[in-house]
Amino acid sequence: MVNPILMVEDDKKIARIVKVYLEDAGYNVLHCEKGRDAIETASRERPILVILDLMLPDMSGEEVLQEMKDIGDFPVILLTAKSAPEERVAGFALGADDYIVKPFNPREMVYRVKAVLRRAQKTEVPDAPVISFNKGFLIVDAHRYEVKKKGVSVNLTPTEFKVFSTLAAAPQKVFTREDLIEKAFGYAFEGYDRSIDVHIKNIRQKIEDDPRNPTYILTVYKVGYKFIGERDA
Amino acid sequence: MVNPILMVEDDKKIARIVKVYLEDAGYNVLHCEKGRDAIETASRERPILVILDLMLPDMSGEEVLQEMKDIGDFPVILLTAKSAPEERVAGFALGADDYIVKPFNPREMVYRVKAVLRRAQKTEVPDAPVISFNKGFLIVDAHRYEVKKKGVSVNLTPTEFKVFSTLAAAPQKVFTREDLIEKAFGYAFEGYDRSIDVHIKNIRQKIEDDPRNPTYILTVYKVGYKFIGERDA
DNA sequence: ACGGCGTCTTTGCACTCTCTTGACAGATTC
DNA sequence: GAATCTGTCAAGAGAGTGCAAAGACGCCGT
Repeated sequence: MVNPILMVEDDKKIARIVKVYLEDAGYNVLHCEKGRDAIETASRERPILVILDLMLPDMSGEEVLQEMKDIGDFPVILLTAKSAPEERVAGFALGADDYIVKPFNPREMVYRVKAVLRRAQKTEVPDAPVISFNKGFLIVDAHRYEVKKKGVSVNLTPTEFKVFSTLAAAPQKVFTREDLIEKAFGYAFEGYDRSIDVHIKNIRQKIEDDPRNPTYILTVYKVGYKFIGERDA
Repeated sequence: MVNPILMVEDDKKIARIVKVYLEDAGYNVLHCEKGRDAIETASRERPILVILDLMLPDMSGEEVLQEMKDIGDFPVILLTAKSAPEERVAGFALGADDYIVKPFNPREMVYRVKAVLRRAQKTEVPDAPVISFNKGFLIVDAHRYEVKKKGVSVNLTPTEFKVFSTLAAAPQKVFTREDLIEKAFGYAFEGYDRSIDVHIKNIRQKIEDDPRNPTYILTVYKVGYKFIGERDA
């Protein structure tokens, strides 16, 4: 089961609407009406995202936001009736990821939720955006989202690219399937680790000279996979 | 010593406040009250950013903005009492990077200054105003706002040109839709990223030989777009 | 002020690409 | 040789993109 979205909102009407739309979009939604509640729930349920009303009965939204960031650094979308610019800036300064002013369009809200999640999940460009192996025989270029073999560009899918670049970032090191899932998909993945096998197979078919006898990506029986290559200076 | 921020503002009271806050934030601030002054100062001091009041005694803010862009393409934040949306759009169209309406919160201003500087730093700057690809087959001319294909001028709209020149400034590099929005419109854009798709489609129809099978602007699934081209010496 | 014009954004549908899954074959270990 | 693990394949569901048309908006000139 995917981790939920936590919505903190004391206005029941708004809460209901938000819930319906988010669930329609396939999310699991938890609802708290008070700040104290919300913080407890967040630390227990580890939501993938928090939607936070700034006007709560028991404590200020700013406080709640601060604590949220402390306990888990969840992505947070603020929800508020105030549209004053100082509010807006204060929210961003505290670390909010987005800001929605009431009244809002529910579909826009869903869109923003998706945008924030996409951003949060997006893997950072590694320190070395270009890694070269075996005297330029194989090149991994994060900026171009591209792998080149003997100078020829190999077309990897996003997931394949993430898996492969994870392996390549630490040659010889063995990664378990879980390691790879974590790095390539983030924590919220709910599938079987067998799908990693399939990705490995597909990568091999695109990169290995003889996919049945791989030389770049080796299987470590009962553990995982590792990438073999000598990194160029 | 870091280059200064140039503030162009005839209202002494506002100027003082802005100055105090920016210096508090660690910036070095120059102040001009007149447009003519400002242009001279800018060309001499090479500021890292210009804060420009649109209502000046000697010349229109639009003129000043235009000249600023000509002499150095400094990042510009407009400052104005007019809040009419058309003003806003006009300002952006002229190349402003952000827009603050008076009266404003000084802290918000500092926040925006930082944001614009952050963005300006990582912007791809085409080192040459004219970039030529594939042995002159395709030419991007930033000064004339013009693209030529096989010697024939292609009529791109302003937005299309910005999107395309952003892509062309870094061939092979993949830009997300958000990257493109940020670079082409500034972060104050509040639309959906799908409109980028439409611009890409329109650009392709004007530039590609076969828009259905693009060779210049390629889609990178789940990531964004990239421009393919070999830059001429 | 009015209305046509060009541009930009939105929207919905069709289409494409990707990921997952389950089944089975092959490989590896003990 | 049995049990477990891995490789492979193909199909279905889901998500992302291409596209066209309509709406929104400001920009003129009248």
